[in-house]
Amino acid sequence: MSRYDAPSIEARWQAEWDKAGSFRAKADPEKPKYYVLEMFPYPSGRIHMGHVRNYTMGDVVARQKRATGHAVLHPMGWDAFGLPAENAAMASGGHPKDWTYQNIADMRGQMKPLGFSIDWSREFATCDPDYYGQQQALFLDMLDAGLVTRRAAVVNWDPVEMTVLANEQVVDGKGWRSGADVERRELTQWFFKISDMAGDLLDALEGLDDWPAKVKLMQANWIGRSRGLEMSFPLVEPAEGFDAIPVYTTRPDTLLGASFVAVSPDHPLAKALAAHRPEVAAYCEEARKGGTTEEAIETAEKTGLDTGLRVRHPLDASWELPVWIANFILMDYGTGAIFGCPAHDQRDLDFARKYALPVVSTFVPVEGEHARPEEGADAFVPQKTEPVRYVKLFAGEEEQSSEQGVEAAIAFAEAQGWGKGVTRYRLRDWLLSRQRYWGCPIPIVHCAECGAVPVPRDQLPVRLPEDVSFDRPGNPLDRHPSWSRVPCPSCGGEARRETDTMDTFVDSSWYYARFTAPHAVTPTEMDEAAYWMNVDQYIGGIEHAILHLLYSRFFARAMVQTGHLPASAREPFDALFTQGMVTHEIYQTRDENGRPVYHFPEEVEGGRLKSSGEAVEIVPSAKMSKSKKNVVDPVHIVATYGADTARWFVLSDSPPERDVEWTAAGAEAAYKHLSRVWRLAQEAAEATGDAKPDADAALERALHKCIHEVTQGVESFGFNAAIAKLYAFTNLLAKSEAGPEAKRRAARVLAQLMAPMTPHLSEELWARLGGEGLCAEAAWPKADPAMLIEESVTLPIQVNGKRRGEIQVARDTAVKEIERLALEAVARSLEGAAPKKVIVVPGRIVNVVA
RNA sequence: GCCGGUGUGGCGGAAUGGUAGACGCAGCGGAUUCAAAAUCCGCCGAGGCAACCCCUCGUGAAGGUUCGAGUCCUUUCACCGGCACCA
Repeated sequence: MSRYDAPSIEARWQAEWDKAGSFRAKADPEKPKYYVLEMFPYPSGRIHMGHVRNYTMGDVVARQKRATGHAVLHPMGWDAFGLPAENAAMASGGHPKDWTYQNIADMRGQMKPLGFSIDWSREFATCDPDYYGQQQALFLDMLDAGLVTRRAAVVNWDPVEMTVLANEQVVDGKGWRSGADVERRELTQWFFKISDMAGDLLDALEGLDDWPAKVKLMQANWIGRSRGLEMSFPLVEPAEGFDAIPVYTTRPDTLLGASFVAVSPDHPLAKALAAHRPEVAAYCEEARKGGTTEEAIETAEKTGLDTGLRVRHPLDASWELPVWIANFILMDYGTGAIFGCPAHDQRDLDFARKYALPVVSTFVPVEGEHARPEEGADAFVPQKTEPVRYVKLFAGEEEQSSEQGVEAAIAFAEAQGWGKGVTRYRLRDWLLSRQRYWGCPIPIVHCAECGAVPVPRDQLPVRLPEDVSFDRPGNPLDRHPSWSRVPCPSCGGEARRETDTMDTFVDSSWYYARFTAPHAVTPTEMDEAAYWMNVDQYIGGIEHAILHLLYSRFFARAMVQTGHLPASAREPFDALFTQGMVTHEIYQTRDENGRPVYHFPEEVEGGRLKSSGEAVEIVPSAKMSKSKKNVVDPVHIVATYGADTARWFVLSDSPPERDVEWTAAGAEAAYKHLSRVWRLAQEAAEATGDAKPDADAALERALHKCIHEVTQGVESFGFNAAIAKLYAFTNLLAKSEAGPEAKRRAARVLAQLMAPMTPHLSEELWARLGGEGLCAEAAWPKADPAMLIEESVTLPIQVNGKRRGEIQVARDTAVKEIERLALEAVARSLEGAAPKKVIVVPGRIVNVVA
């Protein structure tokens, strides 16, 4: 009997599939189409187990859909622009382009041995001029359609390097290289007007039935529709050309609890004051320190400066409130100004306590006492639907929910004419400008006479210049001696190219559409897009739940609007699956200063370093990362056990939406199991003898059950459950007394059911067990429903919810009879007492209430 | 800080509101072997009991709803993801 020799069979079948063109996506009007897509990788240079898991899941879906008669599109590409290439260029002097294309070649080479059923003829990288040129065309179409705008936005500014920093380059409020305090600084930049579509992007979530509820909830919260009041606080003394401060509030019902008005340090009033009042300028400068992230702003200590200005309360002209500048007010949200009601907002309360501002409750609980914020308790913020008693009331009922109070207050303000109810969104416009080299150039020329002029379409793509240097911080495009100097396309005068490039999220917001016609001379081809879109199944990490998916939904809408996608594709992803990470435990020792020193798994054996025998500390599993060295190289695993083992293992141990822990023992076990299947199949192939009717029938029954369960598991993303069933059936086959023909059939179907996960092994066994043609092209087996019906069932009998016995009954036993048998079975537990009630759940359980 | 998620044996995990621990790993016992590897068979949550009968406890913690809760609700703790320039 031959041994299971993964490397040789894997290479051979990959060549066979290639030769047969099995995975070429071919539009076929006779078949339903199926587009399965995994989020494409960033070309870091090495694939990791997370990639293996992600692409294996997609491959299982692709292979099973092919087997069930679909025309399948399963492409692969590279999300190839981005910061790491520039960082690499700075660190080692190469060029981002060379680094990126070399990484792509390396990763493709590591990926192909895994045997994914990908149509490689559609491969592209987002840094290909073919791709980003089409992206520039899309940008210009979106500009024409009014979906693009230009205005000031805040960036992280490193005052030492004189450069813009990415959020990840800001560490504890300081630049990662210079260590200087980062400032928030304004630049004029390009935006996509995604906020115009906020309402639609929110409402359309409801139609995404095959998206995880948690992702839809995260997106809904991110978009953040709110109903509120826009109103103004008149200044007692007009100042800096302002006679009032407009604010937006979602809690107008608490207006009688207002104790101050606060504006953002970036508010026009704050800027005007700063121009001639040094203490204001100093405060605003201080308040602008730190990064731009919401997290940095929210967790920074709340500070403020009393401007000395006073505003009048709109409900009582004699009531004056102070105007503060506060660091936690965002200029991007609402009007950049708020009124503070400390009794009903914890942040306002902290601020009021710090600066000794009044705290006045406007409502209290209907029943009982809530500790009073006035007397040192926390702010009272009940659920919006919970009724409360208003003690300071100006609109609506004394007893009403906050929700009702807000509506009443809006109606009251509108009737009196000092305010207006508005619906606002938290979602901001999408800032797409990046002051970086390795991205898609924004196809605009700036002319002193004509302003921002689009590059004519026949001059696209605007290519990145290759003669750039990375020896200094900042954007090489900006300091390139000639690249940006061009004549104005409009007047022919001297002009300057836009030197900003696009956010890399733009690249990944339409690649799924490009895969339908990857070589087209327009962004898409309508026929191809109409055939293949939408993506039937999209698979990727939960970390993309908000930004990437929201931007893609926006882009699909924009592409419909600009005629690049059919209207049916405005929601591009029919079904979404978010898979978990691959984790591994961490091995560390300590250096003389007690700092951890990490070690790769292959350097450790039996809890000790192979080299020195020193014991290692084992830190619980975390996401595989190079810095912690808790990584397992898929290339190494494939070389040791074969691709099928790696694929089988990443699917077997955890539900796909959860993290899976890679363990050496688990990988070994997966390999042993595949070897066992190999042996059993060989035994079946070589078996001789007579049929054994009873055992044959029993095996056939079990096989149909297995087909049913595995199909269901694969189609519902229960890959680990499907694999558990395959284990169970393998155990059963091993013990079966069935005759040779029945065993051969069982082994052949088993191989086929495993094929989505272990395609090479399955292909080899298929051939050896007499399967016709390629297993990869064979029709998926069907379970006979008649074979799935059990004739008798075991019913557990509970007494007061605790299991006390069980009975065997025929499938169609009458309820009365089941009751009688159940009481008989648990008579001892009842100790003669008469049951109060008997609950029979047919086919499941009986509960006797004593 | 805000938004979302997760928590079950020694370990990974299974379980339409219906027998908690499927399946796998590790462990233990046995078969095979000159011996080992490989393979095959059996046991395997904790505690109690003469007993593989049975009883008690047990799904991060505390309460609640229900005939019945790992599953639903409230509170709470820990960890993970996101927070708009990492991708």
